[in-house]
Amino acid sequence: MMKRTHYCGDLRAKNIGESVSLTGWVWHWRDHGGVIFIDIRDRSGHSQLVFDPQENSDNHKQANELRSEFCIGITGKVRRRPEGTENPNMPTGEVEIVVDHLMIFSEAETPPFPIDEHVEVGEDVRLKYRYLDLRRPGLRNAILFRSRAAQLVRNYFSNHGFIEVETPVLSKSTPEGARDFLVPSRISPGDFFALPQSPQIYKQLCMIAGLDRYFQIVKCFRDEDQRKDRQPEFTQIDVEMSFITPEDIYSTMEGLIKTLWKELLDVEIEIPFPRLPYWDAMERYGIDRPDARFEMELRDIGDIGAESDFKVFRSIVEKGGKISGICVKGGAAFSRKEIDDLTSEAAIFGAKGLAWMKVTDKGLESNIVKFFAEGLQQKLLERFNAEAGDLLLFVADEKEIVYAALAHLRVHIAERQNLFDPNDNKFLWVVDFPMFEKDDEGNPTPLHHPFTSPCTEDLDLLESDPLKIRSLAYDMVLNGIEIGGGSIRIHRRDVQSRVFKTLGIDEQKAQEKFGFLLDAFRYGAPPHGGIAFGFDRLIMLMLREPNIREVIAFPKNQRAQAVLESAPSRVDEEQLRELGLRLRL
RNA sequence: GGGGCCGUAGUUCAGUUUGGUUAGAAUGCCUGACUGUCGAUCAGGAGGUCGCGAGUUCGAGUCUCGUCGGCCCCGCCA
Repeated sequence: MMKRTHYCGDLRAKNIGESVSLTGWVWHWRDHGGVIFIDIRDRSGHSQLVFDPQENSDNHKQANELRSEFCIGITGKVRRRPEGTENPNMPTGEVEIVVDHLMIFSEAETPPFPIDEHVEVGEDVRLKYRYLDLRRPGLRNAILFRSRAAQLVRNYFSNHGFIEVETPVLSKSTPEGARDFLVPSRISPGDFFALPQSPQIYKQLCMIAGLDRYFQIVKCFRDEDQRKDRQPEFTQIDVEMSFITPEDIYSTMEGLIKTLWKELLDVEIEIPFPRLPYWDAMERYGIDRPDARFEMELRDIGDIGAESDFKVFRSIVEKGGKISGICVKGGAAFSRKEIDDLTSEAAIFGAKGLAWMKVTDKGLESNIVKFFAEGLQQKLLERFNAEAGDLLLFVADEKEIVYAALAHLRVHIAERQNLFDPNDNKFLWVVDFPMFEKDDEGNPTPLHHPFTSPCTEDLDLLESDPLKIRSLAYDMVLNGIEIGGGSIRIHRRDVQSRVFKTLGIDEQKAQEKFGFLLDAFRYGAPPHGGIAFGFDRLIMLMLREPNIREVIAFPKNQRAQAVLESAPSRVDEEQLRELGLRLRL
């Protein structure tokens, strides 16, 4: 076996005169009839090989046979490139290797797409030939970056007294939350493991076990539909600590973020991050993960709408709905079609209409202005600090629709108007989440998860008015994307039982599903809490990649399929029989 | 479950609005030339089930319906 002495991207002027061996793949080759140049590439980069017929005609002949992506090894001498032929665009551009021995490990068929940056290739093809896509510098660098990030995470937590614990992948299906991936048991026919949606209960058990500080970089599984930042299996940085308050979580995780950005991107992140109560976030941004890189905040105008003669607004207010709006600076220049497009955007989130008023030198103008008395018009202008040239946009509907539609419009318009620097990093914590929200039947369902601790002072509302309770939950948000979330957990059996009861999980079901956790609470559970970060998402944001698949070596496609190996797939009848399963399709 | 955009050479795309001769370009691939290139250059060549199926028509890449596939979004994702 020919062993390398250097990686292809590592040779520099200081290596001149050395005899070296390189292994890698044929990248570009340039045949000048006489001299042949070949770029040899590995994961570190590439170097230029020179085959000169006058120096070694056998080699030169052999080099003629080389084609794209042949896997080769060479030995040769590093020399300085002739004056004027240096390539300042590549790190190894000062030197070249005069080859005196060439070995072809494997020939290669012409790849289905060029192993090059400047060619956009359809993602289905890239996924099918992922091993070739990983040879391309873009994806390769993302994977190397991800590896360095994981290393930094491990170092950071190890240095802060955390221990890494591996938790089971074959686990128990639990109600609530996302759909589980199920794994049938051969030894217990008819029974199923579930793959963990997160190691939530295990890490709490680690705290009860007295491990005090736990972390893990761990795969989690959720059988839900895909998005550009969602995969059926994804990686979390999972953290749990005992005897702490939320402040300990905030400072620990801010420290991690600061370290990652500094070490990997050489960017200084200001800490601590601002904190934003949940209802402030909803009122000002319409969403619990605001993009704070720009203003254009929402303003409630329910009071003004109620006083107006605009029937739509009045009836919404009477029905207990909400009216809010945003002020688009310079938006008065929007054409009728542009406003129609915005209406369509709002409709995606259920808004049945989009009311608008243009602000001109002469005051407000639109087909609905006439329904607003002079005084009300003045109030509107003041509420939005509007000035001539602006555009006011209003949505009146159920609260959830108003928030969702305006939150979307706000970001949509800001992107169109280039209102923010895409390279900006606006971190913040969203805090004071409600403990519960209403589900479709109007029953309380956890906003976070059922182990989240209520605010101590709200505890008495658990039975009387659960929807009013705030929880000790927190999310970290970057540029409008949630990158992590967690909470202080319930550590008392009686409180946990009361929460289950509020959720409509009776004693028997609670015992069946979470009995092992409730039992553990009997034996001296420490106060504890934690957080989990989406690792893939974090890397995606750090690298400014447009989707999560660009930072995962072997991702699933939009339909949650592994294109490369064609999974999921049918299995043998024999395998099913052994598991006591029969297909019913 | 629903909505949007897309599907043409190995790859990336044009052509579809307004149906009309043999479906083009770039790049890659093959052959040849070339001793300093680095996304080499020059000359020549091969390469197509216009996703698939049905329909309208004298005639369909282009129009209609269906279907399959890709991405994005809503729902969903404690």
